[in-house]
Amino acid sequence: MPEGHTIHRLAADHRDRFADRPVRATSPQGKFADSAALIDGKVLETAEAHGKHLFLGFEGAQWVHIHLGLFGKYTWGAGQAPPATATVRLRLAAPDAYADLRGPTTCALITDAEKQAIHDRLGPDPLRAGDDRGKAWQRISRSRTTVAALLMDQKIVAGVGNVYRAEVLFRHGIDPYRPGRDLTRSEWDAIWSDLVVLMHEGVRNNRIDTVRPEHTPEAMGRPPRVDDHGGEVYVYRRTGQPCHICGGMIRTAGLAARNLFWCADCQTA
DNA sequence: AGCTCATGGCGAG
DNA sequence: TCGCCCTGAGCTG
Repeated sequence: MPEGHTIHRLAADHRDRFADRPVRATSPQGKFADSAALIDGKVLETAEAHGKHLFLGFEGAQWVHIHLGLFGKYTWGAGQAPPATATVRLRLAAPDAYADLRGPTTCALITDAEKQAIHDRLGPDPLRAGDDRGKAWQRISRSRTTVAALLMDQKIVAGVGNVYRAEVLFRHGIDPYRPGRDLTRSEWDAIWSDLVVLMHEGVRNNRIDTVRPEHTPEAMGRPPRVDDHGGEVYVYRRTGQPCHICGGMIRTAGLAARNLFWCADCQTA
């Protein structure tokens, strides 16, 4: 489930369980073994997220940089950790809690300067207080690229993935193929503000819900949604099903190697 | 057992 | 734009 809300939640979970304590670090899978040995037993001082990037700060100004990619996943446990299975890239453990990381695209020990370079190439993040929506607007308003592609570009907005992209465009009635430069400033402001709210709710609930109260299954008298991604959504992975609002058929199309979902009847602006 | 697909992103051409 | 990396679930046979 790795969009930005997942990563910010993971940062908070690391702080809650491990901050200010020494943690054991191992890499049963092996690829991070040398680096794990360097931080093993060190105090975890902080954990933060920028977009889909997670940074675990250990004493001595060393950072573990984690990016889950498409497959990466954390499993958490309480108490003494059981023997790890062979795919665990990184296990962090305290006496009363442990975290297992599997399948990340990136898990690497980096310096302050390397961390800063990652921040520098990421756009503003709706989940980082004080991040400037205007920076994203500067690029969007000058681009001929479709707004759907721009929203997925982490240099422009950090943390939005395929679900939030599809859902926020639906919520604002915006045709995903509209060029960025045809967006108005007030449309962008509304999208950004909506992302701030939706993604904070995503952090809180650890899942993506985007359906307004008046369109929930209970309110609409339709059966509850059952989808393995867990949240209640308007268009994501609902290809061929009727739109919750207009009843039109949800469409899908490939865009930048990902599936795009939208309602062509509602998203005309 | 083997295929396909998934909430990502990178580098080569 | 394509191939590739990482893992696991849910099919198909």
